[in-house]
Amino acid sequence: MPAKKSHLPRPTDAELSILRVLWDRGAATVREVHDELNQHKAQGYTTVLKFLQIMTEKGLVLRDESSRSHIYRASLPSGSMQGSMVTDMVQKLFAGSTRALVQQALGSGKVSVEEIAEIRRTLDALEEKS
Amino acid sequence: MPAKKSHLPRPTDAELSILRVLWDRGAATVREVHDELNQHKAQGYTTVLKFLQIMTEKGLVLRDESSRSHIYRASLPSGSMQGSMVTDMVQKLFAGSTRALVQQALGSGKVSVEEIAEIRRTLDALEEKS
DNA sequence: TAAAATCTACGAAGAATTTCGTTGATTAAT
DNA sequence: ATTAATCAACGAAATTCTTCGTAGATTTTA
Repeated sequence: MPAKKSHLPRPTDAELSILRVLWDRGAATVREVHDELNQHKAQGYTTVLKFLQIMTEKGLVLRDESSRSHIYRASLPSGSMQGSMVTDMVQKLFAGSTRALVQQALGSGKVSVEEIAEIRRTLDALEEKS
Repeated sequence: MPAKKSHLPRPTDAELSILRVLWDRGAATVREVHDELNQHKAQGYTTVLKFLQIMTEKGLVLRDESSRSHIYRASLPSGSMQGSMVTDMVQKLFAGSTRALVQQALGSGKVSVEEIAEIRRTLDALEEKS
């Protein structure tokens, strides 16, 4: 049965670690994802396989079954997923205020002087569109 | 047994909706939290009670049992929780780049001109400290 | 070609999440 | 002083998350 496309669920942490590999490589087999993940954390091959199968059902990844080793890729580009997860957090934790999240982030994370300049340019561009 | 204080777990969405009420009111009984939540979503009284009990075990809330109706309050101020959850998201979804999260947020949420000005002042202050 | 390796599918176990009913105690209302 | 309302505790069911073992098919190696 084809996965429902209407609304992708928010990925769990474990699913996110798999998506990161797929976003990084564009596409990968279970073996490749497994090997990559195991550089940081021991995880069984079939565990990763099972996750990819579940994520296929959820619509989080797409599977190419044309070769024996199925090839997976994220169904959304990383930017789209980041956007929807950030929006979700803004709603649930910052009462809808993007500004509040941005200021919290700036206050709790490290940002270099160069990065501050980049953010300023983003603000400039935003203001332009008004 | 007293809750472990070393490391609070990330609250689930359901737990977060309860924490929002507690942050808003400072402290509240189960009844008060329940009534507040039910303005938006039907939820049984004992469901809310159970959550508060579980959250007490996890250390997410503190319970004052001196009166018959126990009084709960969040164990962390909202800002601290926002900070740790934002940091967590930066790590897991933005490869550690606070700048990337900030720019994603600015791009996907609505920010008024006044808010842009506020963010600029925050950037000014950040730069000051360098 | 026989044995070893690799792959997907399936099932299942254990933990965590979410929800609520029941019970027994305490307090308020009649 | 009964009766009704309220409260915390407990248990448990339904769902989801996380992990892996086994089975059966296919491919590679010896």
